[in-house]
Amino acid sequence: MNPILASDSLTQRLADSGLRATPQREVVYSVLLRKRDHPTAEEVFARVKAELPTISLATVYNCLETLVQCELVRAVNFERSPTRYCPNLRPHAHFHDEQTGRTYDIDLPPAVLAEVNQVLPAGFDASSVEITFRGQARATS
Amino acid sequence: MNPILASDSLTQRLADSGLRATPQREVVYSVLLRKRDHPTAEEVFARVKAELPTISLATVYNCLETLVQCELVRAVNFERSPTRYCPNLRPHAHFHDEQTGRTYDIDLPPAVLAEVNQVLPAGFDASSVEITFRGQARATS
DNA sequence: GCGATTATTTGGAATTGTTCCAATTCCAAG
DNA sequence: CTTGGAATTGGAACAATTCCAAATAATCGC
Ligand SMILES: [Mn+2]
Ligand SMILES: [Mn+2]
Ligand SMILES: [Zn+2]
Ligand SMILES: [Zn+2]
Repeated sequence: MNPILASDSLTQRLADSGLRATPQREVVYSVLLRKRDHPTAEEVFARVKAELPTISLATVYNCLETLVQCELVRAVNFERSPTRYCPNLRPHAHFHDEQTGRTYDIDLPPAVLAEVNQVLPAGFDASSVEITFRGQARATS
Repeated sequence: MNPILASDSLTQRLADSGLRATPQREVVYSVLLRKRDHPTAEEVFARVKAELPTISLATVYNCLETLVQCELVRAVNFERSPTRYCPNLRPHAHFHDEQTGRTYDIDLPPAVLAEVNQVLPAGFDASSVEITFRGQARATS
């Protein structure tokens, strides 16, 4: 919410990775924070253009990749549709509404996450889990 | 395992959808059953060619799509890498080994599946869940 | 069985999302 | 200021998949 804090944490995370806080990276990130509807790279591109009309699609891809590397943003995939980007850092699953195409964040309680990890037999060392629902969501918001 | 049974269930499922049991569909399906290593369409294509040297890649894609529609096969996606195909019909998660690229089936007990579905707030009606692990697997087989 | 109708396969072109690349442009340090 | 590396840019290239129109094959009514 707070743009100063957001921008600070961005600058910090980038610095931690030895990267610079460029206007392109800042605007791409702020666009993701502003409207958390899991936009595609093309959608991010369109939104960023409003502020930086000369930015290129390649740069948007670069910035998104950078933000994912810095773990400020998650890349979300449904089947083979374009990758979507999510700045929600809490552990959460995704719900993909087949009718509307909308994507919802579903908070994952630690207990559930723990139980899911229990299904792994000995010898499987998971660094991450992804949980994705597909179905229909009743409009709430 | 049993080719007669497999072929019968294939013929049955196809008939249920008003589709024919063609040699291409049969061989594509048998190739998936024979080596359950989650091959890509290209890999299936290569394996099927041994039996049907004149089959086309488009037909392999068509057959795989048909088998997925008939619910005899699951399409499995990791990030944006090529779709993989899995004839295991039991409820299971996938474990993607980042080093080797191999994909493992992880059986999902009904209790875990139930608990995972519990995380959905009212208004979310899921028709399917996908659980995907990424990490490192110690070689067992 | 025979021709008509429909389903399926085929090869190649097209599409889509993404990555690559070489040429600038930008910056920060000396 | 210079200068070397970092970042951006536009366009070409790429990979996976889908589309398409023509050829083949199976099925149906007779
Ligand atoms: Mn959809
Ligand atoms: Mn991998
Ligand atoms: Zn999310
Ligand atoms: Zn599987």
